[in-house]
Amino acid sequence: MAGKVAERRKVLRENLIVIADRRIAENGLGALRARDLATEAGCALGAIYTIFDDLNDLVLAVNALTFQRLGADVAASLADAPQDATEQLITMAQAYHAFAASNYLSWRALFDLERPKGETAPDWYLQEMGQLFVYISTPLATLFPNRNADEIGLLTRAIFSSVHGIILLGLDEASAGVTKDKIDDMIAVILLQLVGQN
Amino acid sequence: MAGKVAERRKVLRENLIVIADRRIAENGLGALRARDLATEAGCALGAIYTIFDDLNDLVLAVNALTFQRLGADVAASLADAPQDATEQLITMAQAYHAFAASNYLSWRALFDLERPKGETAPDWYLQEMGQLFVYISTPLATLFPNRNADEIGLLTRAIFSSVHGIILLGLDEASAGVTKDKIDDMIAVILLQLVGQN
DNA sequence: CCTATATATTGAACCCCGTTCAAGTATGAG
DNA sequence: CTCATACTTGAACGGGGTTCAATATATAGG
Repeated sequence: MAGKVAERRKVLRENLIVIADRRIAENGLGALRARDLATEAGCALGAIYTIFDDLNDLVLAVNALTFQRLGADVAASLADAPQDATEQLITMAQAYHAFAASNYLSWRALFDLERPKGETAPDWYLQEMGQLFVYISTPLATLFPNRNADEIGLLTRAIFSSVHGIILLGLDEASAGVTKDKIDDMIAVILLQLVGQN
Repeated sequence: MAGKVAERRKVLRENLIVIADRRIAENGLGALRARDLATEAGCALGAIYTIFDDLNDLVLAVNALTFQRLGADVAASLADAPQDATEQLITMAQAYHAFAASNYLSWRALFDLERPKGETAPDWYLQEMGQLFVYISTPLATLFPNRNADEIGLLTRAIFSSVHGIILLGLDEASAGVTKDKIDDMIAVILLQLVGQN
């Protein structure tokens, strides 16, 4: 019966990720507590550290899940989007907005998790990011057939960052009177100006 | 001799703000420690709490300073900028970028400080923000004379958020190979597309 | 100037939290 | 079944924000 230990560890690992995921979604990254996790998972406090290096490492696993969901949502929005490249960009950006709004705390955790200084983002993060960039650069390439790959790359990053900024500040000061509709409006205005009259 | 106490408290208050400001600039918000502050200020640990509600409250005072400096830099950049409205927008955005880059940790503290949930941003924050918005909306109004105040307001916020997003993500993953020049390029590309061919 | 009362300051102690590691327990090969 | 190895446990450690009883200082009245 080889693997009794490995089996238990695998189950516990999944469990901890699911629990941390829910707790972050409900109360935010800042409210995540090792002791709460251990209690809810029915494991010892130290058990967490036999599976993850530290809480950051666990949050990283949760963030991977969140990022996958985000990517899936954006991809899904493309599925029933119009063929028009500009419309596709707007549809994706608003799908990004919708995801950020209804998974706000999980979405924040993607960016609020502080990396140990000097350490670069993990591989899967860059890959998921790259996938999002492909979704953006594809319609851009058809909109701007004369621009070379570098220019498209720069524009892709600039557009992603812009949409991200609009959503980040818009959702952050939700109190300050920026409604979801206004955020969608800003996204549309920016994208239309950027690529609409190509 | 009325005011001996008040005088001491005022001096200590200024002192603490200056010290916290420097420590944040050097090591970041996350490394700020009440005990370090007390030691460096030569005051008792508890003295901090006779002047500020908590460390957050002190950081808020530091952030007010940072925001003023930021506003001053942006205003100064306008002083020797060309008359052309589009150029003015680009100049200001790049001044914002320059400030964020050379005061990175202080600038991050402006946004990383978590507000007690449900609490809205303090007044001075909204006012400084409003001032930045005026700098942006003024050239926009000349560029788009046909748009009404609401539309200009939305565009102002959208543009600020976009530039903010480009700088935030650009500086965040400095490791991932986004140079300052590329950030300035993205800012210019976005702004030119947005308003350049008005 | 002196005393008494009110006010301000102090820093040891409290509580919370992430992480560790010595002691205890389970595993599986022989 | 036995034993060495590997795994698990949770009390304890260190560090950090905040509090508050004790102490010291300031002020008002005599």
